[in-house]
Amino acid sequence: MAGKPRSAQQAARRDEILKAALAEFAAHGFEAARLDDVAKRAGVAKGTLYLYFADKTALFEELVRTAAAPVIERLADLSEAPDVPAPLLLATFFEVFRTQVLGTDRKLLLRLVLSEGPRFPEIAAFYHANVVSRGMALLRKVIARGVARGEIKNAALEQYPQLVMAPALVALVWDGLFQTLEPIDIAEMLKTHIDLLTQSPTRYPPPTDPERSLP
Amino acid sequence: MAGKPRSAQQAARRDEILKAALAEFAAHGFEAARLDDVAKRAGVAKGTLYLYFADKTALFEELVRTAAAPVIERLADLSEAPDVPAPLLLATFFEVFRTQVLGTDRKLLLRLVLSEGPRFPEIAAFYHANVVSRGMALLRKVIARGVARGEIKNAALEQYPQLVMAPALVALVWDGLFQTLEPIDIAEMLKTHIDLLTQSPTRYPPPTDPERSLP
Amino acid sequence: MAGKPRSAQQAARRDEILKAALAEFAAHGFEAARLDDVAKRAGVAKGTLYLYFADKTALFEELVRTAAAPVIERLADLSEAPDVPAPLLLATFFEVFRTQVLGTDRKLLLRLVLSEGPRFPEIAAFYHANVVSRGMALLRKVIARGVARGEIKNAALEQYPQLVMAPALVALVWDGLFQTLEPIDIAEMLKTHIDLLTQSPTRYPPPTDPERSLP
Amino acid sequence: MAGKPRSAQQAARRDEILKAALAEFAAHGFEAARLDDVAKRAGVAKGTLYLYFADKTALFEELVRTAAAPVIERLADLSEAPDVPAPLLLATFFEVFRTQVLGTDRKLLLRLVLSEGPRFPEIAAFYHANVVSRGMALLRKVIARGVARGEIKNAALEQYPQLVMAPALVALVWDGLFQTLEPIDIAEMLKTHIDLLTQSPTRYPPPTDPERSLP
DNA sequence: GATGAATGAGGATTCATTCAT
DNA sequence: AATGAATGAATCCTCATTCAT
Repeated sequence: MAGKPRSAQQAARRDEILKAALAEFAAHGFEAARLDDVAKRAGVAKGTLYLYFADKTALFEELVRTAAAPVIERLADLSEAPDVPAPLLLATFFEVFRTQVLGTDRKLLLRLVLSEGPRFPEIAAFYHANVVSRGMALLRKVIARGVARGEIKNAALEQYPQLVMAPALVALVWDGLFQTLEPIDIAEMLKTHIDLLTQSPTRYPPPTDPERSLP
Repeated sequence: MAGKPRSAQQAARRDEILKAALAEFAAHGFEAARLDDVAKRAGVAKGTLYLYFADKTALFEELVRTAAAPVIERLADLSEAPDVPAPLLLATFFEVFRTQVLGTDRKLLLRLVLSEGPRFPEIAAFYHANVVSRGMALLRKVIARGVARGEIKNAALEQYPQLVMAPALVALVWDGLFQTLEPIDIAEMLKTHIDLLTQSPTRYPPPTDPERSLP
Repeated sequence: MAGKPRSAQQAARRDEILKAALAEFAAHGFEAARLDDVAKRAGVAKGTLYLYFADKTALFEELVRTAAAPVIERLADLSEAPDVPAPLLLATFFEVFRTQVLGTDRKLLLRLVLSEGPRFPEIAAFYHANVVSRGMALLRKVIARGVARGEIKNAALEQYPQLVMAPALVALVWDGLFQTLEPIDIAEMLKTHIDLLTQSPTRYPPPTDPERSLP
Repeated sequence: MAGKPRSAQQAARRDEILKAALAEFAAHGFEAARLDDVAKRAGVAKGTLYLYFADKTALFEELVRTAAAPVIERLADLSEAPDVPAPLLLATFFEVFRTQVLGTDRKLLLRLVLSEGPRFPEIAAFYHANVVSRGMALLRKVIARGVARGEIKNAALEQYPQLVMAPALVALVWDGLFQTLEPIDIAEMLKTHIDLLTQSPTRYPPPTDPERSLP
């Protein structure tokens, strides 16, 4: 069961199922999601799911495994560019996060990891190994370079790259829980965060900022 | 059903049930948690649950409502002290968070809100109104005071108090997902964050810190 | 348990419970009726029911036993009057049935016997012995007298007094099932029935009845 | 759910379930009947019931709806024959009732309608519209014809066709409640009833019937 | 491979009955 | 005697999984 797809058609069907599963798992959580609905959404029969995935858990774990890598790859590529100033690099990072994660179904995936991770140690481990670890390593390099160039003042950040990513997590969570109750401008928040990291003069509110008027 | 407890014994039993429910809901999530287990853990019969709570959902919502306020109250009290420097106040805030939330079952509650909130709009709304809103307002005051005193350089933080709390969220999530895979020193991370907020000279790593070796 | 009432107060309470039980059993049937509701309606605690009746079944059987006798007694008394013509006696019977049964809660009791009797052989037997048997015997006497006097032509009726009571059963059932959908004038129907039994000239429709206009 | 059966096998299974449901509902009433027993009796798994019927109530209502029409159709057909004398037609009606209802499971169905009807207004309405209304209309026609031909003397019967059917109801009820305690000859009772309706000379008891010995 | 009908274990909820107060 | 909180067996219904077609 769940062997490698033999044909393009099968691969497409597999993707269709994974897409449907993401939607259902995201909407209801692992337990409450019904395979019946996944099948319906994917346009296949219930039994067909079991031709592609061993069981509900396998489908879920597969799902989480699937969509993880691409973004990290992209960030890794970005950080390869040697001469980009750290603030710009970080801004690019967050922009990728905003558009490629928050702006897509990938945010659902991340939330699933947050919600169900504690009950799926394998998933947490997989995410740590493939996403978090690599992401943190990447950030460490960027921070180190920024510190070396004086773009980032606080060298301790290298020990806690989590502090760099923290507002992204806030954005993810806020968007899911409170965005309808109290919308926040996530792009602006992330910009402010970069200013903080780089100790740039406060950009906001621009007109009345006394430090900015200094020579 | 679920009327106010008439006697001390009933109040105690109600608490026992809520405690058991927190444990089970936290361990398995709302859907997967079985009321049978809640009853067993609380040391009551299954039917007894229904004397105190209308149904599983009511139990869950009650649970979440219950333990929210105290911490915020405490933080509010703390922030009343007028002459405390912002960095110290923030340090105290985080310390309270570390010991009163991360160090207790309250962290389970917070994680439940994160996980199940999207499926329980009432809970998200309740948390926003009673915890998040008030917490953010509190932080705004602290930040404003810090900015006024020059303790906090970036005035834009007042717009995004979420940036102040972000590492606490990271701590909560990391603790639940990755702490066994890659432990981090949360206290130290939060200190670094305060340094960042206050743009204090980097304190870490102490031995090799060049700024610190200055006379 | 369920001993004879010791005091007037207890007897009153017992009656209160029986009255409440009748209402609930009639409204929901034996199985679906909840003792909780019976207790509430009777204004006593749930446990109190068990001081007066052994269990739900005993309460039900007691209930049915209770209110049976009086009406039959009354009919028996009526039929004692020696010189009343059969048609008049029957009319009186049906009138008693209409006012003392259909017009009171006793109709609920009868319907309960109809509905639940098949599941409660004791009740069916009790009703047969105490109500039906006696009622049929009574009717036989009335019919016999009517036949002897020429008031009733069909002597075979004596074999089937059920035929005399049949429209009363129809009235009971119709009233419960279809009265709101298609009301019928039960008094008039019963009058027509007596005409039939006594082969009286058709009384309806009165104005156009040729036999009636005869001198 | 509960869509039309796609195959003969499904239709058979559906019928099997309905048959089992009738037996269980008749034996215990709607509330007390257990779907577990229905499934066992039908030889299917509990879950299978829900593939054919939405829930217990739907199963019950479907059941009642199912077996209603055929008998009425038959009676309607019978009454089409134009030259049959009313007494014979009525005799045929009752014979159909005796053999097709009292002699089959349909009597269980009718008793269910009597017992549960008050709690299922839809069912009462359905029965009124599809069985009772049509049956009464049919009878009215038969009575009218009989009156026109002088076979039935009492024209008022046309107003109360219920009086014609009343003994059938008695038969149904007596059979369920008292037949073991005091058996009655239902066929004979119904014959006597027809005599009454048609005011035929009393046929019973034959030897001593004075009217019969007239030349 | 694909289907979807069938299965039956599992879980939320109800309610007759008990019993400590 | 009276109470009503507590109990837990009983029952409806769901849904992951299987398997005959």
